[in-house]
Amino acid sequence: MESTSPEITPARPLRITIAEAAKHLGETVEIAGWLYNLRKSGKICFPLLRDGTGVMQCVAVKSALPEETFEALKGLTQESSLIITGKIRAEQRAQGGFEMDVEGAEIVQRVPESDPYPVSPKDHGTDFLMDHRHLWIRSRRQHAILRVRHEVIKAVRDYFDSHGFTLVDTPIFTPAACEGTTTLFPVKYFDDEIVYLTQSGQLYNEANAMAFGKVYCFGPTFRAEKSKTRRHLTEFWMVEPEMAYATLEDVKRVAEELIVFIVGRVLENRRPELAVLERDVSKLESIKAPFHRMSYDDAVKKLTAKGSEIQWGGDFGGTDETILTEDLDRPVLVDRYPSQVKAFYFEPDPDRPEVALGVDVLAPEGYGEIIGGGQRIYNLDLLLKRIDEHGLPREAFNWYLDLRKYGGVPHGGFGMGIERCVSWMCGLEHIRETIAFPRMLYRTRP
RNA sequence: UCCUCAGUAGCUCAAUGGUAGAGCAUUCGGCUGUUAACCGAAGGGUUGUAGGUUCGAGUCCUACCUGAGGAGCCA
Repeated sequence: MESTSPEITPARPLRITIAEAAKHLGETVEIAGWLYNLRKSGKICFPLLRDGTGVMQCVAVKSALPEETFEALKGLTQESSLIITGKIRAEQRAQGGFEMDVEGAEIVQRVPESDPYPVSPKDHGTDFLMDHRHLWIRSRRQHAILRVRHEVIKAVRDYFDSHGFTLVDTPIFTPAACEGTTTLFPVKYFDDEIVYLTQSGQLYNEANAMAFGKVYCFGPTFRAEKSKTRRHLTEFWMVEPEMAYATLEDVKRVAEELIVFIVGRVLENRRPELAVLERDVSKLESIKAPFHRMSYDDAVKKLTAKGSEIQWGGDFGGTDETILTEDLDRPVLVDRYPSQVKAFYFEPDPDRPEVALGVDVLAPEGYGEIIGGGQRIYNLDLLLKRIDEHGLPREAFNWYLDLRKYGGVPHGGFGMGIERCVSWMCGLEHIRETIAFPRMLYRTRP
């Protein structure tokens, strides 16, 4: 047993977070944070303290505090940083159900009134908020969204980690187009070489799957398309599982299981955040297996019947995806697309060589494609033929072709866009709110 | 890249071609239970930029800049 000398350090109250308040009822503790808002009347004021885990309404009474402490709190400006000491009490009138009776306060940095915090609790426009994104993420709604994002990512990792997958990440710098279908960001690599930011880890994932059986990679992905819609970012995060000896049906089953698992976790752990976002949770509660399943052929028939201009052989547009899912209560798996609209490495259907063993998962409520994947070609001669047909240089794919020379097996996987998934979970109008610092066609700052 | 819409106080928005306005924020004053608190007062403007039409332009015309929504393309 250690002894402490009695003459030093008056006991400092225990530092807690607002999320832990319920465990400290009746105790005097301290909370370190920022002033979220302040309501005051002559001899009493209510500082709302934010600490990243929640918001705590504090009560400062003039008669119970030293004059300078009360005056300092009463004159505090929005987002000033401070540490408040006080006693936690259950209180029906306060949001969150708890309140802190202030016994002392230490102002860490006071925001000057000559240059007040710009993001007030009132309404703001998109441009202003995006310019102040570094501050906007402090607000309640943005906070809720980013915590749902955290939950989605954690669920994704937990799902794969507990189903025999090994995380093997793939490079960000890549020597050439992975797929030849999308536009890449070139990067100068030292003096003479140009490399590109990855648009998909998939080709490397196939090598990893031949080494580990079941793998996934999870990282940022870059697309240089000049897309300007509510569903697009130029930098986004994608999780890509890849499985050796997997068929299209295996890929569909894992995609379905993953989504059900993610929705379950969000509903289990992020109800308060969904409430802040005013999300209709019944829309998420109905997400259960089995999902709807539809062939590309049937999807085209359904679209044509509903007035779409689509022809067999074309890819779906944004409105087509909305039409396909608007009357559904859960996602739909659309498979067997024409080979011509898919990347070169998709395995053709043995019964109908003109269609590929690929599948897209379309989320309900108009959120569109959140997963794309399928079964890959493993026959060397067919893969060479497809590389030639797509006008791609064989020599760039030597290592990739090795995977078919040395123990090629049927295999498959998919990619899921994290931000589109989060956008759907949260019921957002625009994908830009699902990532702390979005990168878009005309926005790279802050 | 194309189409549509919008730029007025720090922020959100008003203003028939005829004196530039409100709410919030900021400052000062009041209030011991406030919930985007409230009440009273004050300061705050080269109406995105450059031209043009007009006796007179925030308002009409032209070009440009910036942003938003959508299309194509994509997860």
